[in-house]
Amino acid sequence: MADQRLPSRSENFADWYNQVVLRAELADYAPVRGCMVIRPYGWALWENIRDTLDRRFKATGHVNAAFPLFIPMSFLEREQEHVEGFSPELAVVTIGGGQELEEPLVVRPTSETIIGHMYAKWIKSYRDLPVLINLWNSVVRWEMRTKLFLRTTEFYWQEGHTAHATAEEAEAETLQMLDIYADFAEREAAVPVIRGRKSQSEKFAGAVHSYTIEAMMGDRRALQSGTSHNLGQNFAKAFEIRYLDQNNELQYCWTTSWGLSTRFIGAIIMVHGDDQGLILPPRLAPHQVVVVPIFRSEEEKSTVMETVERLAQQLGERFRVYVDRREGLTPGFKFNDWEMRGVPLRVEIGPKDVAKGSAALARRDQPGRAGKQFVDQAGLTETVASLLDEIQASLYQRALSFRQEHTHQPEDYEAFKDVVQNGWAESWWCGDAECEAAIKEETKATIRCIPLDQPGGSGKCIRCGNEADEHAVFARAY
RNA sequence: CGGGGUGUAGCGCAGAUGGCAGCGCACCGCGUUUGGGACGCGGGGGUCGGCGGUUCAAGUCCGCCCACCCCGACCA
Repeated sequence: MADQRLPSRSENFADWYNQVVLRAELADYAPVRGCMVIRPYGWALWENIRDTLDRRFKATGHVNAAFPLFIPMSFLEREQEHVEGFSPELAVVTIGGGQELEEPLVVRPTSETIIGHMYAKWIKSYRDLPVLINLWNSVVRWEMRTKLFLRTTEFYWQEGHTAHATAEEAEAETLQMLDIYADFAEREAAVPVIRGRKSQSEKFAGAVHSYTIEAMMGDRRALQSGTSHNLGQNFAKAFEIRYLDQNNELQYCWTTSWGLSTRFIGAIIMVHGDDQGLILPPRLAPHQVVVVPIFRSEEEKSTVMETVERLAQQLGERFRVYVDRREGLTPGFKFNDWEMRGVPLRVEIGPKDVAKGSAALARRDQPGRAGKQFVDQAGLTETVASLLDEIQASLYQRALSFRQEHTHQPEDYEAFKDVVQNGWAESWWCGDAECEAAIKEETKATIRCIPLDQPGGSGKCIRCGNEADEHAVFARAY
C-alpha cells in the first residue's frame, strides 16, 4: 500500500525525519507546544546511550548526583554573559501554592549557577578538589522553533560539572570529556565526528571557550552533537567558589561543564537512516536481533515456535533479542515494520528452516532481499556476533565516506559560497568575528568548529584574504 | 516575532451553491490466509479546535480567539 511508504529522504528530508520518528515510535508530540513524549522504543535507545556514557564517566572518576529543577532568578543574574545568553529562553515560575513568589524561580535551562552556589559551600581546601559530578536530568529552554529530538522545549541530557585547582587541570578535563564524547559517537553510535573548538560567537554563554563534536547529517547539514566547556574562573568568581591552597592562600577554582542530550538520537536517525526508515547501530539498538516466526498451520506453528524459542534463548545470552509473536500479521508486514524501526539484524525461521536446520538472516544496512542470507542454526550465535560487528563497522565507514565526499576545500570565496550550500567547507579563517558574521550573512553557513586537528602552517582567510593560521569547518547547521 | 499552512473518528482526508456527518487506513469479532506491506463478512468509534453572531436550520456564512505544523531570525 502506497501510504505505508515514507517520504523519500532525498526529496524531502525534513518530512522523512518527522515520519521516521513518529512511525518508528521513538517519540510523539505532546499537548504542549514544542514538547514531546519519548516513547518506550526511543527511551530504550536513550537508556543505551546513557548507560554507555555513564560507564565512561564513572571510569574517569565522575559520580552522579541530582540537583533541583528550580533555580532562584538572582542566581542566573550573577554571571553577566550567562544571563544574557539564556534570558530569552527561560521559563519562569512566579506563583507557588497559589501565592505570588517573593523571588521568581527559573526552570533550569542548565545548572551551572546552582552548581556554583553549592560548590562554593562544599569546597574549602585544595584537598576537596577536584569535584567531578555529573547530572542526568532534563532542562527547559523556551525555543522559538522546535523539532523532534533536535530542539524541544524540554530535553533530557547529562550535564557534567567539575571544579579544579588549576587552569591546566580544567583544560585537561574539558578535553578529556570531549574525547569521551567523540569515542562514544564513533564507537557506539557509528557517527563520525570532528572535534574542535567553537568560535567566540558560538561558544557557551559564560564559558572561556567551548569544544564541540560536529557530525554531518544525511542532508549534509552539521549537527553539534555534544559540547564541553572550559568555564575558566567565570563561575567561580560569580559564585565565590574558592579554596585554600597548600600555602594557605585563597584561590578561585577553575570549572568545566559538558553535556550531551537526546538530540544525539536525532543525529543517529539522520546519519544512518534510509528510505526504508531507521537504521540503528547494533551497539545502541534496543533490539539488536528480531526473530520473525513464519508458519501456516497450527502444527507448523508449534514446531516453528519451538525452534524460535530455542534459538532466541540461545541468542539472548549474548544479544538483545526480541521475538515477534504478534498474531494475524503476515511475515512480510513484520519485515517492513522492523526495517522501519531500524533493527540491525532480523532472523526469520519458517518450516523450511526447521526441516533443514537453517535460518534466514537479513541485515538492515542492506535493505530488502539484498541483505538476506541463509545460514546454519549451528553456530548461529557466532554468525550473529560477527554480522553485528560488520554492520556496526560498515555504518561507520559509510557515514565517514559520506562526510569526506561532501567536505570541500574551496579555492576562493565564490567556490566557498557554492560548496557550503550542499556540504561542508574547510578553509583558512582569519579569526575575525566580523568576517565570521559576514560569511553567515552571505551564505547562512556558520563556523561549526576550529578542528583540533590542524593542517599546520598558514594561509589566506577564505573571505577577507588576510593572514590566517587556523582552519575552520563551515556549514549550514541545525 | 515575520511569512505560509492546517484544525471534521486514533491517523490521512472528503464534505460547490447552508438541509440526516462520510471515505480510506487503523481498531474489535468471526473465518480463510501467512517465506517481502493478505482477504471476506460483520462491528464500535464524532461536543466538526473554542466562543459568539446571522438563519427555521451552520462542519459549511460572518467576527473574535486558541492550538499545532512548515519556512526564516535565536539556540544543545
